[in-house]
Amino acid sequence: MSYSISEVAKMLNVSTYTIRYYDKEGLFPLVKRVNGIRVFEDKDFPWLRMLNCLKNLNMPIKKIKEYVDLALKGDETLKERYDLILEQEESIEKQIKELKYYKKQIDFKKAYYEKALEAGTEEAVKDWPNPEATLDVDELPNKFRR
Amino acid sequence: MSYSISEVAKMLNVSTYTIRYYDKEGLFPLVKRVNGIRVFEDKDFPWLRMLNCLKNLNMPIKKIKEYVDLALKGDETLKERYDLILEQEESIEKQIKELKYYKKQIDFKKAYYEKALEAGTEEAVKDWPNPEATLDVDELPNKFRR
DNA sequence: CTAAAAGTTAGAGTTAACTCTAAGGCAAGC
DNA sequence: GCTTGCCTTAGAGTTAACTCTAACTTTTAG
Repeated sequence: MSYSISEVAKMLNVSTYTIRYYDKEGLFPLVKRVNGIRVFEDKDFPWLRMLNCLKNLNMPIKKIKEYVDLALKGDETLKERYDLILEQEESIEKQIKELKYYKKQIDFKKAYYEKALEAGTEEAVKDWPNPEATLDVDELPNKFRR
Repeated sequence: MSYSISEVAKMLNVSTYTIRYYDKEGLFPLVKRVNGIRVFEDKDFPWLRMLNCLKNLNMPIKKIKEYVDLALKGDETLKERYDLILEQEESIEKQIKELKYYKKQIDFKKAYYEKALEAGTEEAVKDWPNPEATLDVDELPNKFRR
C-alpha cells in the first residue's frame, strides 16, 4: 500500500504544510518520489510512528534530524542512538514525575474552589494551608521553594 | 520578607527578562512597587507557585492572564475558575496517559538497540515486530494508526 | 560622594515551529 | 480538451515566548 501526503497528514493529525516542512528539515530521507511527488509506503510507517512519538515527547526537530542522520550512517552509530533513546526514557520518567507533582497542586486548588463555591465566597478558604505545606518537598521538580 | 526581581527569577529558575515579560503581560497585578521597583512579598508566593505550576503544565500566558483576570473579579468568577482548574486536571491525566504510552514505544526501541548492539548489527533485529503489535491500541493517544 | 550593582522603560531582535501564498505541474473525470 | 483537485517549489508571514539593548534611575557599599 502507498499513501499520499494528505493521507499521512491526516494520520499524523497535522497539516500537509507540516509534513512538507518536516521533509524540508530532512526528517523523511527515505520516502520515495514518483514524478517528484512524495509516496509514503508501508515500510515508512515504523519511522512515522517513531517520529510521532519523539514529536509528542517534545524533541526539537533539529534533534530528531540528528537521530535520522545517525540512523542513516548505519551500524557504527548504534551506540549513539541507544544513548539518545536512554536519554529520552529518563526524560519521560522525569516528565511523569513532574506532572504527578503538579497534579497534586491542581487537586488542592480544586478542593479549594469546591469549598469556596459551597460557601459562596473565597473568604471561607482564605486561611487554607498552601499546597506546599501538605506536599513532600523532595517531590518538587523545580527550584521554586519559598 | 520581601524579594527583588532577581531573587524571584532565581527561585522560578527563569531570567529577570522573563519576570518583566510576565509582568508586562499582566501576570503580577498585585505585586507592590516602591519607587517604581517591583517588591515581591510573602503574600505573593502562593500565586507565584500557582503560576509556576500552570507554566509547567504548558498553559499559554494568555490563558494564565485570563485566570488572573477572573481571580481579580472576585467571588462572582469562582465557578469559572473552578472549571478552568477541572480542565487542567483532565489535561494532566491525559498527558500522563500519553507519556506512559510513548514510554512503551521508547522501551521497545531500547530493547531493540540492546539486541542490535549485542549482535553488532541492526540486521539482527530487522524483523522484530513493531511496537504497535505488542501494545493495546486503545492506549493510543493519537490518530496515527497504520 | 561616588562607583558599581541592580533596577526601570520602550521597543527591537531571536527562535522554533509552523502556516500560508504564488506560480506552476500533472492526472482523472466529464 | 478542459476543469478540478491534489501535488510541487521557494520563500514570505505568523505566533508565542522569550531575550536583549539603550538610555536612564535608584540603591548600596566604601
